[in-house]
Amino acid sequence: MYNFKEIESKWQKYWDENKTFKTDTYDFSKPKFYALDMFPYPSGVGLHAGHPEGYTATDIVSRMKRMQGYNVLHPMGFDSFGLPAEQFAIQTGNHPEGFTKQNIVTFKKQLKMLGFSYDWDREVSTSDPNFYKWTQWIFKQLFLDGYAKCVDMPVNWCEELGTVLANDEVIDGKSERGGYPVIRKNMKQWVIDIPAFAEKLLDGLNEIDWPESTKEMQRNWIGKSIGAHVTFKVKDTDESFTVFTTRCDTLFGATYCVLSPEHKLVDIITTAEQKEKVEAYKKECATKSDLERTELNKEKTGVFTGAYAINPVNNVAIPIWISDYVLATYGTGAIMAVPAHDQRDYEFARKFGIDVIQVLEEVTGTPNENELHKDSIVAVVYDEAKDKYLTINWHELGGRLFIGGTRHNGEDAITCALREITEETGYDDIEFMRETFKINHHYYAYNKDKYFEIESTGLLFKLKSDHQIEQQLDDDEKFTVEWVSKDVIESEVKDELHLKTFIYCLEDVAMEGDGTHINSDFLNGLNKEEAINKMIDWLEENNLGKKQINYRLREWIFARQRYWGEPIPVIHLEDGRDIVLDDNELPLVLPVLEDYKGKNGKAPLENAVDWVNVEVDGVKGVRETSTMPGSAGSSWYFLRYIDPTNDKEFASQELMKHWLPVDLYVGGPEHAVGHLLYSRMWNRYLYDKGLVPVKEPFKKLVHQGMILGSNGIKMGKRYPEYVVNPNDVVRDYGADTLRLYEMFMGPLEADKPWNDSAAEASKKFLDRVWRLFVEEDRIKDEPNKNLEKIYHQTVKKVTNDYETLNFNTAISQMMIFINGVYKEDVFPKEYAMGLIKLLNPIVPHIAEEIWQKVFNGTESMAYEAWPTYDEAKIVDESFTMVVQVNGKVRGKIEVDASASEEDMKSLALGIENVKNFTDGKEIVKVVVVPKKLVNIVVK
RNA sequence: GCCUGAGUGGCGAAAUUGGUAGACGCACAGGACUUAAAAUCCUGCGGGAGUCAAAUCCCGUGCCGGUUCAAGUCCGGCCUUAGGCACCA
Repeated sequence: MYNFKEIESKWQKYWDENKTFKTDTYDFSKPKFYALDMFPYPSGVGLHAGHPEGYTATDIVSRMKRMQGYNVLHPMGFDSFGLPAEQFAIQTGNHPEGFTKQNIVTFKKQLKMLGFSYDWDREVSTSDPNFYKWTQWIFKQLFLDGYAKCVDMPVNWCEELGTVLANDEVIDGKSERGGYPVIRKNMKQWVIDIPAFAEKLLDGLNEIDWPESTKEMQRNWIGKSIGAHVTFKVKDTDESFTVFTTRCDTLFGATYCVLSPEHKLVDIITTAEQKEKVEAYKKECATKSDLERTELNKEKTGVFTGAYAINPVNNVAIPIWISDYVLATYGTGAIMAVPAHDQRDYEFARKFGIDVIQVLEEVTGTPNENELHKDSIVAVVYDEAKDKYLTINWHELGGRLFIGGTRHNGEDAITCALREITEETGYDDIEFMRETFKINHHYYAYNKDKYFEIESTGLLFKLKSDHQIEQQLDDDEKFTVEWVSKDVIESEVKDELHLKTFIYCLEDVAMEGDGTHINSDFLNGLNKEEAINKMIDWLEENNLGKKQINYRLREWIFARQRYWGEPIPVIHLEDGRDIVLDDNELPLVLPVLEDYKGKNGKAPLENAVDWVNVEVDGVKGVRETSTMPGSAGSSWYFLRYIDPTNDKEFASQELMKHWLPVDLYVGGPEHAVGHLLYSRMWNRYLYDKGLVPVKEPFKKLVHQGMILGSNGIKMGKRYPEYVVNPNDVVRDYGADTLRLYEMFMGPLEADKPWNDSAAEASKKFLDRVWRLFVEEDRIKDEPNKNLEKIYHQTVKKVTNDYETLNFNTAISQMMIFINGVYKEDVFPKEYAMGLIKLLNPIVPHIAEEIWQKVFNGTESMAYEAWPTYDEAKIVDESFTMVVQVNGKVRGKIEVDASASEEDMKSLALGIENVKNFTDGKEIVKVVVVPKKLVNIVVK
């Protein structure tokens, strides 16, 4: 049994005192490797079981890279601005700084207890003025370049927290922290124009090695869509407004327009009669929280303004409504509504009785040349009493269909349908319900040997009574009339036209998607893509609109009405100017307050009267009292690690050129659209200014999975009995065991449940390692051929697996090797030294101790050369040949590696059990896979 | 509803370009050592048939179908589950 307590504290002290992991960033003689962890928020409760997982992963790679001769940068720091420290300040009246520093001490102690090979001389802390001086400096550049600005805009306001929130901090209409309701409110706000970087951020995703899911999330969050801006004049006024649409091809089908309730034009164009209703609706929307807005999205609401817009393509006057289904913050805050081809518009139009004009026909069947045109109908007749539909069954001639027919010249669709129903089925007491969309159907008629292209109108009827007259049938019409249920229709009606018609009759939905244009003047006959292009050309020629790309990504709200964050270095002067501080006035340090609580929703910094009121060149002014959000410091901290004490610039250009990008970044997936997007934007901005050498800061990103409780559920307050505290594990089994176990649990990216006995087994494995090296007597300075192959295999597999972060399989390979060693009397010293080096990255304390004790090491093994393997020693002299008959394994035989395909074949055919399956059968084919298998195909 | 992953023994999981499914570990069972227990070491361990024991055979990677000499792996359709987005025009 090894004394992990003694060993671990001994080596932690050694590494600390000798600064074993100090990085000389100016040593450019070796290749560099930058391994980064997402730095923690130093909460009062300390590390949880999830922290060591990601940190161990980067630590393993860092330790291996050092041994492979890389100059490794592996830093750690603290994301130390934030809410808990502020709440502590409010409750105790103390400055949060002390509280934060105390937490950092605790965290650091815990991190050191786990034996991570950080260069602690580069530690950064976002709440340290020496750090946030540069956060403010970068903000200043953004301000001067017009990317950071103070604007009046609708924001996510959280009353309980007394602050605004960024979009990624609002989840399901509630605040991410605390789950308090969030409402929409117009406020003057600091924002960063991240949409200006949308295209660059989108492009950059193509060149980085990140999880596909995270890239996809960022793409969705940016939400690029290509469409057009179209300008509508307001009838009988000089006003006009612009809408954004991705479907300008459907402009002929626009039957109304909708402005968001917050739209500037609403008050101007609303008529006197409608004023009262519009005002009431606007008020209702303003007080609705985001949650209510989304929850109530089933039923559309809205009010008519009384005004009309002129559709620019046909000069038709269409009503202008307001509704909260149009968002003020997306596009232009106004839309043209095409109810026939947009589900939301359709619901709205149906509810308020607005016209629906079809301008696209869905296409079914396959178009052909030389088609004949017909107008026709498909009629669905519903018998409510029996819940059945009227069909005619053509049996083998054409299967089950509804009633169909051709419109005689001049006949309208309803008349035609009623005639056909009576002729074919005899029913004559039928009520018309609804006409659905026309469908463009292409088919071949066998009886006439001709191709047809038809415009089919779908109609829904209701059976009023069973009254029937005699059918009037031609001689060749051999079918039966049958009433069937919905299920039968879905399984038996195969005809695309009839099935589609049925769906439109049954489900009252818009016709979305592609099709052939109708009722659309110069677009008639074109498909969606052709029509969009033609319409954009037309709009641009006539100066009525233009092609436009739009992004879902909104401005990043960059201010919080809180105390514990970076002060925004801006002064609002009496004369209306906003000025930013000179470089020599940075950092603008947070003043110490007596009262940390803001009054009446105002920022706490308002309480620092002496600090707030300033005079610049004789002009009075006030300082900005909002502070930056938590994501400010974390948007660039990885740059500061490279040069943490530089007081001339945020980091030296020369050093950044050498050290960027980050080679490996490990952290949780929860930052996918927050930190990981913001930091890419800051980096990209600095790159564009020539202040950072790389477009993308993080070359490779990996998300560690969650460590679940042994009940398979996320650890937390809900099931406190299942929470595993890493401190306890370190106390009972040691840091090496914790590191080893968390790496052995399963793939790094997967969520994995904790298992106490498996954790204990990791300790037993280390005991076994200790016995092998220290207590047993197998290590001898002599060779052992029996272990040669497995040793070289192990070095190869472990090295590759560390590189690709497959730690679980690396560990299992080392277990296999050690199991093999225990079967031998001689464990060659060379292999023993190799093995302890392979183990060192995962379990560095025990490895260092063994290295020193067994191999007379005088220094740390952190920079010992990584073991190498010889591919020639791995090659087998023989292999197990698998013999299959018709793909099933029927025999295995040991075969010399030099065997030819012919040899393999004849050996395979000679196996007794194989003969049992081949005798008396014809051998059709023999597949030989060299050095692997033979498959004999028999009939 | 949409997007992205994931579904393999009692459990955590392995499985190059399609080529022996279940490596390694946990749990469990049996044995050795011990007065006994712990620790350690050895053996077995997907289900079923078969046998004194074997050999051997059948079934088996969420479900249904397909491609292939050969499918956990590729293709089509579905189900379940986790995460994300959700009136984005």
